[in-house]
Amino acid sequence: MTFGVDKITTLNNPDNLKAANTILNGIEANNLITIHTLCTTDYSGRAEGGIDEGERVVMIKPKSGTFLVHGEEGYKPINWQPSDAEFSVTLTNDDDNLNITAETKENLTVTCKTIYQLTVFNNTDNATLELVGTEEEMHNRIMNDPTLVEKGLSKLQHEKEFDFGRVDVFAYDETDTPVIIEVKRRPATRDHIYQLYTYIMDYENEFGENVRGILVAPSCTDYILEILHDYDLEFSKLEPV
Amino acid sequence: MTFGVDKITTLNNPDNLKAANTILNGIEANNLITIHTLCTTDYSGRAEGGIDEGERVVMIKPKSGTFLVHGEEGYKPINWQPSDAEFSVTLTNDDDNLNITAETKENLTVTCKTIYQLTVFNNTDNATLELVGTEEEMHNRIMNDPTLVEKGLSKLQHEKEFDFGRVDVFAYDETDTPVIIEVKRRPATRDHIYQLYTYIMDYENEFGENVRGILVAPSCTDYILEILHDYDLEFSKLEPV
DNA sequence: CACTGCATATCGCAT
DNA sequence: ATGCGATGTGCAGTG
Repeated sequence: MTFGVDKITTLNNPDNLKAANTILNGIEANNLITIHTLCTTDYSGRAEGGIDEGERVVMIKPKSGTFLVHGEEGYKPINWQPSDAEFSVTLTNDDDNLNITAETKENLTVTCKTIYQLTVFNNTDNATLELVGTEEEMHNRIMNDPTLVEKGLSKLQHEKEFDFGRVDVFAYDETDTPVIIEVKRRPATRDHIYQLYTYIMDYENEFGENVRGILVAPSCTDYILEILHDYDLEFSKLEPV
Repeated sequence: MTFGVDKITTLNNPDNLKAANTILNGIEANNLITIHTLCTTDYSGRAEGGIDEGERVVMIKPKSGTFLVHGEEGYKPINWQPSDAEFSVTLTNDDDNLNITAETKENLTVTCKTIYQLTVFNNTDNATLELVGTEEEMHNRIMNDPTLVEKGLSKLQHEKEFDFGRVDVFAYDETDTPVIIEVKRRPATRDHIYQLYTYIMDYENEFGENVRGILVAPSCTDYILEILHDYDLEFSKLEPV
C-alpha cells in the first residue's frame, strides 16, 4: 500500500484529452515527461524552421523549462528550447492533434499526430557531476607550481583583471618581463591564438611595455606552432589531467 | 494480425536478464531505446567524471552510436557519448546491476540499479530540418545586394581563400580600398573582433596594404562598438532573417 | 586524419 | 540583463 505518488506513470496510445491532462499534471508536478510520438514541429526564434512528420521522442523538463525533440540520430535534438520555457498544451482539429508549445522569447510547438507512449517520471536526483580535468584545475596546478609552464616565474596572479579583459594567469619571468599565460584544456587552435594575441596587443597599448604571451595546452601541431611564432607567442605543454 | 515488428515495446520493472536482451536486440535493430532508471555513471575520456545514484532517463541511438543520460534539468545530458559508440550490455553482482557501456576513444558506463521502464521505439523519420536564418543566407543576401553593408562595394568574392584563412566576403569599396567583411548571425561579441582583427593584421602583413574590416551582425552594444573603433574596425547591422 | 569556423550553440559566472 | 569565455562543446565542410 502506497500513499505517495507513483514513481512512473505510463499511458500507451492514450486519447488526446487524457494525454493533455496527464502532461499538464506532470508539468505542474515538475516531473520529467517523455513522449514517443508521430509529430511535426514548428520553431521560430533566433532562426526559424520546423520539420515534417516523423516519429520522435519528446522530453519535457519542467524544472528548468527545457523542451527537447530527439530524432533517430545524434547528440543534438532536432528542435529544442534550452530553458525557462512556459509550456502550454492544446487540442486542435476536433481533438485530432495535441499541440505542446514551449514559449520564451522564442517559440517551439510540437504537434503530435499520434502518441504511442506518454511517460511521466516522478524522479529524484540529488547527485551532481564532478568533472576532473577542467581548465580551472590547470590554472590551479600552474598557480601551485609555475615551473609547469616555465622556471623562474614569479608574482603570479590568477584571473588578473585588466581593462581589456581577464587573463588566466599573469606573471613575471626571471628577467622581470611580464607574461600573459592563456590556458586551454584541449589542443591549441587558431582561435586560441586570436585570443592571446589581442590580449598582448591590448596590454602593450595600455602599458607601453612588451609582454610575453604563452599558450598552455595539452598539444600543438607544427602548423599552429608556426603561427604562434609568427605572432611572437610561445607554447608550453600541459595535460588537463 | 501483423507480421511486422511492433512500433513500440515497453517493459515495466523488467528483470535484468530480460532487460539486457531487449536492449541488445533493440541496438541490433537500430531502434531508439529509452530507459527510465535509477543509475550511476562513470565517464573517462577527454575529462573524467561520474555521478552518484539518481533517477534519470537514458537514451540509446544505435543508428549514430549516441548515448545520452538526461537528468531533471537542462538542455545538456549529464553524461553522454555524441556518436560512433560501440555498445555493450553486461550484468554484474549476481544480476543485481545492469551495465551499459558506450565505447569510443572515450568510455561511458551507466550502471542501472533499478530499471523502472525500458522502451524500444522502432521509429521511422525521413524528414530533415530546414532552418531559415543562417549565416550562409546572410552571405548570399550580401552577395546579391552589397548595399546591405555599404554603398559602392564592388568585385565581391564569397568565402575568399587567403593563406591566413577564409574570409566571409572580400570586396573593394568605392575608393578601391580592400574590405574584409565578417558576418555573424548573432549579436556582436569580443570573439568576433578577435577573429576579424587578426584577419586584418594577417592581410596587411601579407600584402603590405591597408584593408578595412567590417563586422556585420544583427546588433552591437555601445561597449563592443567602442572596442571595434579602438581597432579601427567598423560595424554594419544586418538581421539574419 | 587534422584544420576551420558556425551554432537556434549551452552554460555558468561576474558586473 | 549583458558581457565574457569555457565546454568532455557538437557538427559539417574541406583538404
